[in-house]
Amino acid sequence: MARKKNSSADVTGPRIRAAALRLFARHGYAAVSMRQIATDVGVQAGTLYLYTADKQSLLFDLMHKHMQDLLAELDALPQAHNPLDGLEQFTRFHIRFHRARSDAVFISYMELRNLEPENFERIEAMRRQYEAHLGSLLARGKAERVFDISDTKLAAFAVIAMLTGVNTWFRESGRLSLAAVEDIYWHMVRKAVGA
Amino acid sequence: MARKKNSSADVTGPRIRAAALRLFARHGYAAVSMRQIATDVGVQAGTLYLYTADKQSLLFDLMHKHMQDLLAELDALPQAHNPLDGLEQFTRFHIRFHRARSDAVFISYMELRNLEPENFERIEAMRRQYEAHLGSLLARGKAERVFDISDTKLAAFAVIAMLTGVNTWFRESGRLSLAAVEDIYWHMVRKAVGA
DNA sequence: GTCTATACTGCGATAGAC
DNA sequence: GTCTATCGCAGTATAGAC
Repeated sequence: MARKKNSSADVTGPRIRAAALRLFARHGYAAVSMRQIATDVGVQAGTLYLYTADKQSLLFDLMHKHMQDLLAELDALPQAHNPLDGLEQFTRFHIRFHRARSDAVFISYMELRNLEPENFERIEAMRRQYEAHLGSLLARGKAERVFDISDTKLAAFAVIAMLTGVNTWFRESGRLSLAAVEDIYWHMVRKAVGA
Repeated sequence: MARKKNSSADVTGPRIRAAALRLFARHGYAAVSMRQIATDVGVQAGTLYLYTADKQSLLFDLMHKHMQDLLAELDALPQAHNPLDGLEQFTRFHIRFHRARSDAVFISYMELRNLEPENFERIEAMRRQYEAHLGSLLARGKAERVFDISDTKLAAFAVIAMLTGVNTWFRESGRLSLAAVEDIYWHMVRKAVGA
C-alpha cells in the first residue's frame, strides 16, 4: 500500500529556516528565541539543533542564501545592449526581486550587526559585489556620455537606496500595482542619472 | 569653600539616555540589557528605574525626542521663496540633520517594531508629518510646472530614501566632505524631480 | 540617590530515553 | 528523528538597607 511516506525529515530543515526567516523579520534576531522557532515549526527546541549548529548559523545561512540568490539572478539577466537598457533592467529587477523577498531583504539589512565579524565580512563582500555591478554599469554610461553623473559610486548608492525604499511602503492592496511603481521609479532613476 | 557640588542627580538621567542611545544603535534594543546600560553609566541596574518606568519607555523617549527635534528644526528653516529653493534647503537639511544624529536615526528606523502599538502609532504619525512636508513642497512645484513629477507621494518617498541612505556609507574620514556630498546629492535630487 | 540582594522568568544548548 | 528533562546563566524588575 502506498502509505503516505513520513517525509518530515526532508522538510523539517526548510520549515525551520522558513519559520526563522519570518520570525527574525517580524521581531528581530535578538528578540526571537529558539523555543519560539521550534513552537512555530511544531517541534521541540532540542530538535532544532539537528538542523543547525546554533542560532548564529541559522541567521547567517538565511542571509548568505539571500545574497547568493540575488547575485545569481543578477548574473542570469540577459545581456543589455547599452547602458540605458541595462539600467532599466537593473531598476526593474531590483524592485521585483526585493519585493518578492521582503523578509529576507529586511533581515539582510537590519541584522548585519548581529553577525559575528567573520560572517559579517562575507555578507558585506557580497553586497559590495552587487553595488559594483551597478557601479560599472553607471561608469560605462558615463564614459559613453549617455549618463550625466558627477560621482559614480554615490550615484550607485543613491539609486540602490531609492529603489530599496519601495519595500518600506509598498502594499499589494495599495493604490498602485508593482508594475506601475516600477515605471514611476524607472523614470525617476533615468532622470536622476541625467539620461 | 566652593566644594564641587555633587550634581550627579541632575546628570544621571541624561547620561542614561545617552548610553541607551549608543548601545541600542550599536547592538539593537532587544540585545541590550538594562545591566549593560547601568554598567556603561556607572550605576547599579536598580538605579535606572528611578529615571525610567521601564525599558520600553527608554526606547520610546529616545525616538520621540528625535522626531520632535526633527520636526522642530524643519519648522525653524527660513521660508523659501520658491519650490526649487525649498527643495534644495530640504535636501541639505535632511543630510546634515541625519548625519549629525546617526545613532538616533538608526534607532528610529530600525527599532520601530520593538515599540508597543500605541507608541508605534505616535512615532509613525510624526514620520508621516515629515514626509507630508516634502510632499506638499513637491506638489507646489508640480503645480507651478517647475518640477516634472508623475506621483508626488512616490517622489517624496524616493527622495527621502535616497538622502537617508547617505548615513549607511558616509564616513568623516572618507574621500568626500559632507558639504561635497550635499552638493552631489542635491544635483541628483534636482534632476530626479525634473527641475 | 544609590546600593545590595533577590524574586521570577526565560534563554541557549545538551543528555539520554524512546 | 523527536521527545522530556535539565544545566547554567542572563534577563527585567523590585524591596529594603544605607
